Amino acid sequence: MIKSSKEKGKASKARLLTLAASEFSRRGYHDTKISDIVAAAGLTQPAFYLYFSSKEAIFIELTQAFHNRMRTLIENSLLDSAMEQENVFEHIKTKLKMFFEFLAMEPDLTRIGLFVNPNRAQIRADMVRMVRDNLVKEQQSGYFRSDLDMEFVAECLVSMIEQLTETRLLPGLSSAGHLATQIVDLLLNGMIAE
Amino acid sequence: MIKSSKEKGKASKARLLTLAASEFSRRGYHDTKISDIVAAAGLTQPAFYLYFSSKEAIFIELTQAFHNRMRTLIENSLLDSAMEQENVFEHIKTKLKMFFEFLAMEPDLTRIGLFVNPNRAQIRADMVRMVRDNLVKEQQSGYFRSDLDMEFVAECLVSMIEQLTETRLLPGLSSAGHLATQIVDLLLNGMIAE
Amino acid sequence: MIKSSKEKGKASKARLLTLAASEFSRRGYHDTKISDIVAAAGLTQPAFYLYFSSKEAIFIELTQAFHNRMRTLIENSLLDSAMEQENVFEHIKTKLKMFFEFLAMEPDLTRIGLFVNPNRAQIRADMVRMVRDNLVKEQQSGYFRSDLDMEFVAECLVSMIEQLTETRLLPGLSSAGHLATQIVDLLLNGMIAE
Amino acid sequence: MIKSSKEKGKASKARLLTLAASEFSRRGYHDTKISDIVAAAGLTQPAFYLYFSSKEAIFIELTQAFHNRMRTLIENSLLDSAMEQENVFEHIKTKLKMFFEFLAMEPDLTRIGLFVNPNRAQIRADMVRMVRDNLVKEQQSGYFRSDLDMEFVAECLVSMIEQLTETRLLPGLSSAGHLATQIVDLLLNGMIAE
DNA sequence: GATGAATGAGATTTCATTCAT
DNA sequence: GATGAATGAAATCTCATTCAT
Repeated sequence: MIKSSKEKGKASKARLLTLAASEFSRRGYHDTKISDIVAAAGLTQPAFYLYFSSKEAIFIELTQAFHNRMRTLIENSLLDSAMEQENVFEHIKTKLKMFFEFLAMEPDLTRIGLFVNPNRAQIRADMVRMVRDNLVKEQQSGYFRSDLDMEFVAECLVSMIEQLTETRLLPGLSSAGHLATQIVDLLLNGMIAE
Repeated sequence: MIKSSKEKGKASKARLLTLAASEFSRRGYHDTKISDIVAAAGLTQPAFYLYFSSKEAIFIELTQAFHNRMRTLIENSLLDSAMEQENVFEHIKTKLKMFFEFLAMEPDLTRIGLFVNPNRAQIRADMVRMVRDNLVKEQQSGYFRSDLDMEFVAECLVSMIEQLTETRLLPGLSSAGHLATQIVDLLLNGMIAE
Repeated sequence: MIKSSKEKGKASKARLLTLAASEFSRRGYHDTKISDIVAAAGLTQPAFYLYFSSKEAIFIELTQAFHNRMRTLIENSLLDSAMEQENVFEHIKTKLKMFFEFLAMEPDLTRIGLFVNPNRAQIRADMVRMVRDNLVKEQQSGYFRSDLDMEFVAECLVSMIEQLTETRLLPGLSSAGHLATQIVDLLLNGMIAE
Repeated sequence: MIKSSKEKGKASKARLLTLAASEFSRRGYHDTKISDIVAAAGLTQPAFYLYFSSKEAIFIELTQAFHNRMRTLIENSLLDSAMEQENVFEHIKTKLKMFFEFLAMEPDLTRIGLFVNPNRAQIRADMVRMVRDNLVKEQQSGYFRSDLDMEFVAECLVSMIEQLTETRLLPGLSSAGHLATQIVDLLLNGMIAE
């Protein structure tokens, strides 16, 4: 199967993206060298510049890829109120599970977007905003205590998601479903013994 | 006020440490240049090497300073069970407040220790361990639900502390006391409306 | 005559080696700067690192080049016992002449290998060993006094070769043949008047 | 016993000279740092400059010390023709032995003067000149073959002395007397079996 | 006589990036 | 589409040497 020039180019670019993701996610931005990436891709340094204008450009492309996928997921699935569930708590748990599954799908991209990216605060702010909007709706429907500052709760929830992604989900120590269940149980019911 | 020679050296070292903390905390490790630090301190580059053996060395000195202070705080104060309170919930809130106050005292050092430091996972693990040990004790005393995995809860609590430190405490948006109150309320009582 | 890309690189590396040899041989290791070498080669500093991993690396490459050529000469020519001569004294003189001719061929390399190289003791030990082995053979054949310590004689001979190379051969004051003749006359016949 | 300031200064200078000799002789000129020397002497860097105007200055002082002692030895003892011996061969052997003894007395100074010193060629030229003058006299007295180029012989003898000093005398493998005997035997009688 | 603090000058090395083919 | 050769710009670090006391 002979590839056309165009296809070969696309394949090279894809390979560079994948391998760059792997390097960035393992070593961080500064400790990843263009020479490492192209060597892994079996290419030379000038070839890199056929596809990306700079080291920063490929990094941004990766973080934006993560960001876009996350937004798509949120818009298409998580906000899909058509998704009916027997009760609101199961509903939340399902959404959380889906989100963890998304984060587990492309670990390198996730690590880059959430941990390596120096602008990770922005992505997190996005997550916080959408989580808060969701929570506020449920709160207005009377499911949650009306005295809770949902901005605050959203920030807590997002930080938990990030932390557990780093220490449990990506290392394979806990499944998406398990984490979702644990979080929902803790946050909804609280810690106090009856 | 004339400084002795020895005092002058100590002052120079201290200035370098302070200024390095500021640079590292703002720009991160790689984007901080020795030339920036010494220029800010009114010194030349070789003077830096009178006090630190390398760029890495001063960075490590800063992260260890944070780590040591944190450990000291934990050992001297947070674990001090002599600190009697009317009830366990106030007790927890007080501890949390003290911890936030500690984090707010030296913002640069905190940012370096918690966010810039590539080994921040280790510091976090330390925090998780001590929080968990505390929680387990309270749990055994019957204050908390016995079915909770306290390792998990500790991880959640620590991630919340870190996140809120970054987004609220250090920027001055919330006080230590307010954050402590909010966290305790959320985690202990849960979100569900009665 | 257009050079291919690949040939150009090889030419650059060769130029660097030649010029480095010249600098090292004139100034010694420490007083030779990479900047001198590349300037002489019409290149910039980073180009140096395309071909050699460090300053030490190029120096070692040069000393090993000398060492290898010397070994090759010894194995291919000097030990060649097929080389028949009317008598053993002419034989020795011829070998000595060939060795001096070798040393005179690449003066810079010779100076680096014998005088600049901090490990020159090793090269000299190699020479001593092979000279001794030769002499022992002739001794066993009855040509030389049986009471001579040939290790000692070899060391003397080698030191004479080195000294005369430095003071006479390389400055062009004496020819290889003349030096060989003088040495053989002195060492074989001794100084005593009949 | 309290030392006067002057005495203390002299002692410091002497210590620096001795220790510098040791460092230079072991590591060579460039790899010896002022900081090493003063540290070994229990002093600080500025103290060094009380006694020597530069690194080069102390090195030159050491090489000149060697050179001067050598000249003194030669003038006072080796050229002392009053020193009568039963025969000229014993005479030569004795001189040689004395010279080796001189070289063995202060090994560091010897190594610096003969091997480390970049101007060692000059010292060697001095040695060659005086050896040649001696030999020419003996030659004119009829002890040596009249067809020998005594400049050449002197160069050979000096190179042998240097080599054997480095490989045998200073490492303690051969004594001054033994080396003198071996050299005289080889050079006077030659290698040819009768 | 001696010191602690500091510096001038420079060397090696690295790395993202471009040129010419 | 891809390459070998080369570079601009800079960063870390070293070391002999001096200043002020």
